[in-house]
Parts: sequence; structure tokens; C-alpha cells
Amino acid sequence: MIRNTRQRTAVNAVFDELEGFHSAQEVHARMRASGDSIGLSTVYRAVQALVDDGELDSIRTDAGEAIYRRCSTRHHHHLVCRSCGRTEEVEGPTVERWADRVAAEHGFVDVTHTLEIFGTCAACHSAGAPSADQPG
Amino acid sequence: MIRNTRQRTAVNAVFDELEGFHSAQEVHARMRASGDSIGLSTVYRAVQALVDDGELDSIRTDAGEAIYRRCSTRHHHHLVCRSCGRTEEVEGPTVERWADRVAAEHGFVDVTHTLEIFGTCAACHSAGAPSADQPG
DNA sequence: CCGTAGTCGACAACAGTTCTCACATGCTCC
DNA sequence: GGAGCATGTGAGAACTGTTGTCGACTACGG
Repeated sequence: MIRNTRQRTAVNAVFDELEGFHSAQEVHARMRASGDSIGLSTVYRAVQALVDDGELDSIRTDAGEAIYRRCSTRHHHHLVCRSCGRTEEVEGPTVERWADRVAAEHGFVDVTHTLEIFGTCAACHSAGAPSADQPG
Repeated sequence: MIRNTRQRTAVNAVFDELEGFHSAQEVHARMRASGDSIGLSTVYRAVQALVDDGELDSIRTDAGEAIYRRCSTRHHHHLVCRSCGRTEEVEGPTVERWADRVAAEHGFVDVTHTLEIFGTCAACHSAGAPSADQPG
């Protein structure tokens, strides 16, 4: 059974008023700062539960930190600027279909996928270094 | 000055004979197992140097571990069975084009992407658990 | 062969995350 | 509205991947 606790509600509420991606630690610090008493472990648990429920969307930063954001129930992917970290949501029925088809061709079922696109956004490109490494 | 040491050469060589993504720890273990004497720190340093040189491509796993692969290998994606771990390599010009296009539409340059497909392979599906969660 | 500065490697330190476990509390049943 | 109890909480320890430290080592130019 899953209980509806003060802490869980509070973490959920934090993401209501926050835009963009935020780490568990950041959420914890923010809650503490605003007078909410909550443990770090609890924040991690709550956040993971929300991800499991599909309420939050999570990705990993380049530094290995997990960051979360309220996500529309709609499936989408991220276009991340590797310089400033700016993130755009993108949707691609094309990709969804492709992934499902390819998986089906190999006999896979219960298929899901993760896709992240990394690049340098226009602002960073015109502002900053003229070139970047071209991995992959 | 950058020296050409036995260790650096060895790490580089490991990626010559390895396909796909591999973690620094894995490389270290593999080298040790094959009789190479090398420190973990050195592997990390070597791998990062190779990434800086554009010889290796690095991404983060969902678990927060950094994994690396030789850049020159043909770009492809993985279809992973979440039950037995079996991995198939798949290619998709469709996806490549889609990713590039979407990124371009948002003004992003120097675009790369990561894509993993997860599912239950035919063998595991017929043999085992009837259902699985449907994350993200 | 020498000098030296870049490198190595064992280990410590660090950050993010997960685990532990005694205690607290939401839910269900009455 | 309670009693009972499974589930949640939270402080801190433990764990994992990664980076820093620092004395010893060694590749490389001369």
C-alpha cells in the first residue's frame, strides 16, 4: 500500500512551483530553507516514487547527478545544450515508431527507450568557442 | 608536454579491441585480468585524456557511471533485454536524421545523441515474467 | 647518460545515492 | 473514534564512482 504522507505531498508540491530540472539535494535544501522538516533519504525516495509514477522526469547531468522535473504525461525527449545546460523538450513520433518497430523486428516486447540529444545551443555557439569536439 | 607512456598506450589499445561502451572500472579490471599492471586513477586519467583528444566518446549510464567507446566505431544503438541483459546492436538512419533535424530546428549545433531501447526479448518473454513496468 | 617535468599508483577524500533500523504515523477494520 | 500494524521517516553509516594527493618513477630532450 502506498501512503499519502506530508513529506511525499510536500516534495510533489515543490515541483509544482519549480520549473526546469532540479536535483534531489536541491529540493531537499529548498524545503529545509523554507522551514519544511524532511530528511534527504525521504526526498530521494519521494522523488523516485514520483518518477515511477510518471509524474517526474529524470535525467543525469554530465557530472553524474540525477535531476528531476515535473513532466507532462506525454512522452518526450530532451535536447540539452552541453554548454549552458539549457533543455528543450522535443517530441518525435518518428522515433517512437522506429524504436517500436526495430524492437519488434528483434522479437522484443514491453519496449521502452531513452533518448537524449546533446548539442550547443545557438546562444552558446555564437557567444563562445568556435568549435567543439564531435563525439560519436 | 604529453608523454607516450606504456599505460596510456595500453588503455588506448583496449578500446581498439573493444566494441561499444565500457566503463573506466571495467577497462581497469580487464587490463588487470590480462596481466597489465595499471592503477585505477591512471585509467581514469587516460580515458579522460582520450575523450579530450576526441578519441573516445563518453556518456553516462542511468546509474551515473561514465562509459566510453572509441569514436570511430560505426554509430549504432543498443536494444537491451531488461531481463537477461542480452544486447543487440541496431542502426537507424531515421533516428539520426530526426535527431539532427530536431536539433537544427532549435538552433543547436555540434549535435550528438544517445539512444537505448529496452524491452524483453522473445526468449525471456516466452519463458518468464508475464509483464513488466513501462517506465518513461 | 642526466636532469627534469610529466606521469604513475596506492590510498585518501569526496559527492551523490542507497541502506539500516528504531521510531513515528497513515490506513483499515472494527 | 480508537487499535493494530504495515508502511514511511530520518539521521547517519555505508557504498559506489570519481577525483585529488604526493612521493616515487620514467620518458624524453639535450
